[in-house]
Amino acid sequence: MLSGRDELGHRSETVRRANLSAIVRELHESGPMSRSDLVTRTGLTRSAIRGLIGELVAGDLASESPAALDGTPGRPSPVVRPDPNGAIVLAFEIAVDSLAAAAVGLGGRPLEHLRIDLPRGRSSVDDITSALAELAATIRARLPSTATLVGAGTAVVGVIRRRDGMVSMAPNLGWRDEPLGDRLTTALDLPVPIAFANESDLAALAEHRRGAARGIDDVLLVWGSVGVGGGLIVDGAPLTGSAGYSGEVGHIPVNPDGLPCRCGSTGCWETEVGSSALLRRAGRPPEGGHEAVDAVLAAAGAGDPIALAAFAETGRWLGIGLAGAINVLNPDLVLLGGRLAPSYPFVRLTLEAELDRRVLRASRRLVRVVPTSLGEDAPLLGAAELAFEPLLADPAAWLRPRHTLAALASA
Amino acid sequence: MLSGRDELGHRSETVRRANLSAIVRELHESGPMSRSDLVTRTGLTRSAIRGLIGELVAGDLASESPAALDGTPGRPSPVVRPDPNGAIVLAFEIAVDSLAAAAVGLGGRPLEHLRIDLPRGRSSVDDITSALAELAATIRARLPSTATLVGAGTAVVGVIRRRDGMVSMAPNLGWRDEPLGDRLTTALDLPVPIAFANESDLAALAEHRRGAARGIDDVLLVWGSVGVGGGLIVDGAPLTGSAGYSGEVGHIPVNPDGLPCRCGSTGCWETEVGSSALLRRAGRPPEGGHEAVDAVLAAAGAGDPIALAAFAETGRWLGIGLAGAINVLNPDLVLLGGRLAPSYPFVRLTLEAELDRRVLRASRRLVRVVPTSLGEDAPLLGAAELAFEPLLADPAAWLRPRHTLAALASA
DNA sequence: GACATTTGAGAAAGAGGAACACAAACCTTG
DNA sequence: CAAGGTTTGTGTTCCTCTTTCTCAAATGTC
Repeated sequence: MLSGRDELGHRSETVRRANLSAIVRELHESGPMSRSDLVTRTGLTRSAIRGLIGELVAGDLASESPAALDGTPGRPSPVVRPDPNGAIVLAFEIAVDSLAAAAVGLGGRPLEHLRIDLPRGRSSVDDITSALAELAATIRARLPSTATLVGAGTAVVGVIRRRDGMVSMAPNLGWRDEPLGDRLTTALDLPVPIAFANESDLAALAEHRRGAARGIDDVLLVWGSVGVGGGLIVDGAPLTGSAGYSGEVGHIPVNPDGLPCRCGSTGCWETEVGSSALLRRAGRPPEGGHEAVDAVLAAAGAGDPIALAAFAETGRWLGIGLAGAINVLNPDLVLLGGRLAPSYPFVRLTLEAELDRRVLRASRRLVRVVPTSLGEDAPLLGAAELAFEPLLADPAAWLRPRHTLAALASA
Repeated sequence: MLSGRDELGHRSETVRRANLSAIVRELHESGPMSRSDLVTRTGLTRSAIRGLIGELVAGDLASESPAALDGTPGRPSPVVRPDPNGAIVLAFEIAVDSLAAAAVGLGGRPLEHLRIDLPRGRSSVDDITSALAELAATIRARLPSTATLVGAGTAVVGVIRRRDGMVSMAPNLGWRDEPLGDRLTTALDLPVPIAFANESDLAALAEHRRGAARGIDDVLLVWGSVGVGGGLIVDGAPLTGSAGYSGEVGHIPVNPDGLPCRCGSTGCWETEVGSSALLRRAGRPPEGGHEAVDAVLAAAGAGDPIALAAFAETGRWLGIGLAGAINVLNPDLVLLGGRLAPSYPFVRLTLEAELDRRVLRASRRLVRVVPTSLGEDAPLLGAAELAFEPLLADPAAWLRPRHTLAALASA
């Protein structure tokens, strides 16, 4: 903020920054590849690639190994691989009924991974930050001493301001206007900044980078846990909105005369497609938690007509809400994640039928609806991807001594 | 497409392109300014600015004039102004009951402007393209011979594919799967490509560049004519979705027990906030057209309780639908345009009340709802802005002889 | 084993902005 | 009205970074 740089004017240095960024991104997202692959993918010349790779290798962000011979003529090109120890991030997740932490190396490989149960209901911010601090300490102790920490990211089941991790609302945790960001930053005391975002947003990011939405640039992910959240990828980048509160699809009004919602409104989508609605329709206590949902899933799998009908009705409402979002966003792909992923086979028919009725033909022809592919860890992996973002955007800043003029000026 | 350039690798040429683009954009969007203003806004050095401006002046995209003395010490800096004749676009609009065409110069000033009435109801694509061709011919004849045409854009009241102007659905015109793009390109026979987009999307673009949303990077515009359309600005850029079908807020399902919609679904937002709904609630024939809406507006202005109640109910439904969109998008600003702009004072209270109930507190605190400021011509002006986009993105391509290798290769 | 093919290596060239020194044009001050 | 301070245009040199070009190395094919 104090730098005052307008970012409008470009110079030679900008070029180098952009090219290094392109290479590191390519390696991080697509994995090891030969130098000549990088030449074709970036459009740069062999000489330019050589210089840039040399810099990355010297800075421990990449390493080169002899080519794997593939039987084609010509001199073999050495394989460049992202160095998982050269740049590591810590990822955290505050979910409905668990906490998780992981260390992820450049290239996206999880190096360490821990998850602990969280008692359902209200937990104080201090309880959670100290539990996360313990997880972080355990994980850091297991990392090799050569590992270089370059960032940290946190996924939170709630409405959170990305800038500073202020939680506006997290009904599952009983939070309202809690300064999670400040507290966690203090409790973890890391040498790098911590980034924050909503769990659904980060699940979308992870699925876009490494899951079912890979290579697809316009994606809507719907994440069902107790409530229903959403994450958006638009033109290949996460849509955050003005402050990071975007994607709250759970609170689209779909039934103005519907049931009261935890947010204070009535007839939110969440009240029709959340787990309570499913349990209610299946004739079970709506507060059953995810074990109860699993039971309904099992019953549906066994052909139980009441369970199947409950899913069918949920699918109908899923379709109604999705139709609105699809008409507004025109995505290529809709992903159903969290508790909705295993429900997919049972909601599919009624969901698609509502889309056929309610989505404009032009958009309907383009959009597919499928379950996610990364499972329950998607938000955690997304938090890691979020944490990598500054490095990917400007690797040059990590290749120079950390005490640059810019660093001193901003301190 | 055929160029095969990855756009990933940067080079010195990229820097120049980006810097020229920054300058031309700044001039186009903010109007004439001194060279030293450009220095501070772009962060480039005086030397660099001088060279770039020189190139723009030589290419007739800008001109320099003596400084306006403002009483401050120091050598006065010459004023650089975009040259309205150096780069002109043609803009077209196919609206509900009129056709319009305009010529707009770099800097955004309309040089010529024509609008003709269109008989309500079905019109063939050929009727409309030939009418537009006549308008275009008239306007081109009035332009100075030095004017250089650099693009053309068309706003259409319907669901249209941006890539090629294929109209999927335009109920107001009675169109379905009509190849407007091909026909108009043939009929106009312009030396530049024609861009296409939905009228609401372009109204949003225009309001963002030159209207009430200037400088605000996350905007949702709702445009009411017969139906209801929407346009989105996200992170300062138009959100188009995968094919350009985004922003169809009129077809968000809001009322499960609602009326049938022209799109084939039921309970779409449009059925509750479109002009038919207003007229119905005001006890008038729903097919009255915009004269009838104006009559209700006048009645409300005079204090007629039935008209006021009709607007209040419309406002309530406006709030319900907007709440969903705001929760999903987290915009800073919502603009009400088209027929909704004059309704604003009469819908405001009930609309805001629904937002208070239904929008998550975090987003609610950030968002404001106001009417548009450019009036009925917003889509037309947006079409001009759309047409300018290629020039603004890469002015260098217009400064060199048109028959570059790239142009030959793509031909 | 000769030859085509692909790629790495290294030096020279080219493009473009930054840095610096200086001159020009304005203001203020006595 | 002249001197001095301030801001900005001008022109030259320098620096950064990529491309271009040439040659050598490593592989497959005949």
